[in-house]
Amino acid sequence: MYTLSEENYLKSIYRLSQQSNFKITPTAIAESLKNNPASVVDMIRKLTDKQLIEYDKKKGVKLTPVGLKDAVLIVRRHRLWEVFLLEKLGYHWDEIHDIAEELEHISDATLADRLDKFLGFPEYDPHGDPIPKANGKVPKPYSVTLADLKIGTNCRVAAVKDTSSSFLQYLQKLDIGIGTNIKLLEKITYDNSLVISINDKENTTVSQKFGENILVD
Amino acid sequence: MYTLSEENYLKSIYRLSQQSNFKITPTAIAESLKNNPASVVDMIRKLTDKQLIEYDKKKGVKLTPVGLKDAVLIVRRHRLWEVFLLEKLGYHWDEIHDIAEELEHISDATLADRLDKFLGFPEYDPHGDPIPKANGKVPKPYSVTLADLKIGTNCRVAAVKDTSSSFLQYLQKLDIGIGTNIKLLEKITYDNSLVISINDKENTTVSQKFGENILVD
DNA sequence: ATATAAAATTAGTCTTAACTAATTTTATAA
DNA sequence: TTATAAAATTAGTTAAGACTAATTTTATAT
Repeated sequence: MYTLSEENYLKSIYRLSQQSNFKITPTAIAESLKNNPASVVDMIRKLTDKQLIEYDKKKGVKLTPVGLKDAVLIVRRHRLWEVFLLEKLGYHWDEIHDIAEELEHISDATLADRLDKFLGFPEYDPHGDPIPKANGKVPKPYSVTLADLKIGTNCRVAAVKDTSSSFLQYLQKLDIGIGTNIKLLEKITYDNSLVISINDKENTTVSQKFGENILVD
Repeated sequence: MYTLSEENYLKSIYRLSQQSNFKITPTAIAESLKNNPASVVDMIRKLTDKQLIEYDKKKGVKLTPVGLKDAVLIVRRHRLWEVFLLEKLGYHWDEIHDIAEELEHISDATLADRLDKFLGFPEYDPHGDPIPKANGKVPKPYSVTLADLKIGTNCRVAAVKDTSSSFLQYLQKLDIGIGTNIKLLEKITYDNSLVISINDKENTTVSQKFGENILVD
């Protein structure tokens, strides 16, 4: 149906549209795919011809209903495979993204739905991101970060915003994963550092940036 | 490591070398990949440069030790994914080949071994073909066909030689799968047709060609 | 042994999706 | 408002891997 490149562009445009309300420019897409902007301009033309996106210099790139539907299905496949890799094959949090990046392009019509069933219809992937349903509906993403909480609040780690391996490895070191219990004990006024207690253990201090990348429940 | 095309050529050459002792010619490879012989000549040059194969006009194409090792690993991945698709996702016999054809190219270093473990280290795939071990050793393939048996012999279906979907669908219709019990009752002298009893049920007559494509245990 | 058919090879083309370099358009700041 | 910087675009190139058409080599049959 789609080439590998086309799918990667659709997914990238979808992700950019979810991440913020900024207009989606060729440069932004180029950065997210680590491509040259000139290449992006070519692909914008191709995807526009195929009626998967619309491009207006003023408004930037937008997915059409068809493009959106298919982008969502690619993301669905990606996130389902992440669950599989972690839960069934025993990979760690920071290893699964790149493999899912390949698996998401397997094109069989019923594969995603069968995998979904096999995994027990999970709602969120191991990074806490919502897994779109077969009908295209997307469960509500988490939005409150650790840094948003009031002093003294207890919470459960639900997701992470940053999925870089340096961040994920840091989390591993701190023994923080999805479901970990965290209590916010103090905010340092000077630089907004956060003093937290992880699973009721000894106190740890983390940066504001860190706190803003942890989504909680 | 390898491109998709390179992997497909390696696998195709390996399969041809297993299927018979005929010399492996550009034309044979072209047929097996449904490619043009001219394209095959190009790729033979490329794989020769990379020291994955050797090509001698007299002797045909041969895998080098390195080429063989990697071809076997690709086949290993293919067959493991076939087991997964059938056993875990509930696909039918005739649906899994094409999907495994895509999955086999996923390149993570530990994926095959983890999948192998997850599946319980199966020795044969759903078509009865041996699944190469992580060290490259290949379990002994089945070699006796239904047509080789003496009248009155009981056997168990272990594998199929023909994996075309028309054959697999015919098997499905006859209710024959891996493990099915078959008793050879009679050989029709006229055209070598075989009269068999499937799982001790009513008698069925099948062609010689059919019998030669069923491997038994 | 030689004509003919089949197989292998070469030469050149095409498509996809990247790239660089040059140019044009748009945005920003003095 | 105009100079400058940034972004977008165009034009042309490249690499992989397929193709066709033409040619050469090898095999087969009379």
